Amino acid sequence: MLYTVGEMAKKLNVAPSTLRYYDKEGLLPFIERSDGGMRMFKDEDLELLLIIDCLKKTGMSIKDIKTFMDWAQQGDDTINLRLQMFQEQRKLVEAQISQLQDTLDILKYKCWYYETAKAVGTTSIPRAMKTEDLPEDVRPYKEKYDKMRKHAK
Amino acid sequence: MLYTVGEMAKKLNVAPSTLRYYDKEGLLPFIERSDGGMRMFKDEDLELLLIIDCLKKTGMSIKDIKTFMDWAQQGDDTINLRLQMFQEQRKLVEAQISQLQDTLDILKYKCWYYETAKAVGTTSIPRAMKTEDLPEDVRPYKEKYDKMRKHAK
DNA sequence: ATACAAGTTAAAGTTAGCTTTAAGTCAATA
DNA sequence: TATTGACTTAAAGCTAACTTTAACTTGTAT
Repeated sequence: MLYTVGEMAKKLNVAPSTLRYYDKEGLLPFIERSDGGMRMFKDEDLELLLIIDCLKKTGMSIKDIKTFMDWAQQGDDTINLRLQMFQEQRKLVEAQISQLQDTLDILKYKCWYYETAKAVGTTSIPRAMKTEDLPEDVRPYKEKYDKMRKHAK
Repeated sequence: MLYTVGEMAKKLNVAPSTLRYYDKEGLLPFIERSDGGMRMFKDEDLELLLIIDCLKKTGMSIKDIKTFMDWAQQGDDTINLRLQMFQEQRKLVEAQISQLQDTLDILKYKCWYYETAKAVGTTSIPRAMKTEDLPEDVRPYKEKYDKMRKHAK
């Protein structure tokens, strides 16, 4: 089964111009062309397009994704390079998650802060509250918040 | 205690030009100026700058952060608006984390895939392996990967 | 055979979030 | 008081990742 750029774009939920852009940047060394010059995507190409999508979600640049696609094209000689790239990217994503979790805790504190402010009509009440007087469940968030401020001092 | 733009920038580990840019964009309605026109950051301003940093880490745009800073400047009348903004942002960050966790699982599968390929010298072995023949701990990652591919069909 | 939607390219445009530049001012130290 | 490093502004420049435009071609449906 073969697909045009528009059909494949629909499958991936991206604009056709995006796939053309990726191709221009060398991310799609595997696509073939019809006699008339039109891109012909194969079923198996979907696999690699999904890997591109996955790497993009990790924040990898187009340029680095191209490097990977070139390696994949070269075959088994580049297995170790590809392994290293995935291991590195995995570490990066783990760090991103950890960073977001910290941020989330600050947001949780701020939600409590404004909920309390809303209940009493002023931010001065939650602002003045000491860590030991906070509800048990928000205390760790407040501690993280304090840590962040202390760090910037 | 008062700080110049350079001193405050150092505390926050950003370039002075970044703070000037934020000021120009209206993110810092609280900073005062010396007679000579120089920005004078107060100790309490650090708090708000850290909030800007936090909101940035959630992916919030400069424009939306400005909206929040304006609300904060207006005082207690905007408590509910600010609460809603933090609640929404919290949901967004939770979704981001969940998305990254899915991506991480794919990466974990790929790490196993290339480790196995490395051991045997070819990707054809891990590629051909059926889900039920995988090590128990990678099976869920493979299942997620299959799901993703099925979804794009 | 013809119409026409969807494909092709190169090149220009867009957006966000800064950074750099240029020309000039402020303020702390010798 | 003179120097000097850090400040000020407006405006231009930068980068990534696309998107849009314009002029043209392909391939399918009638």
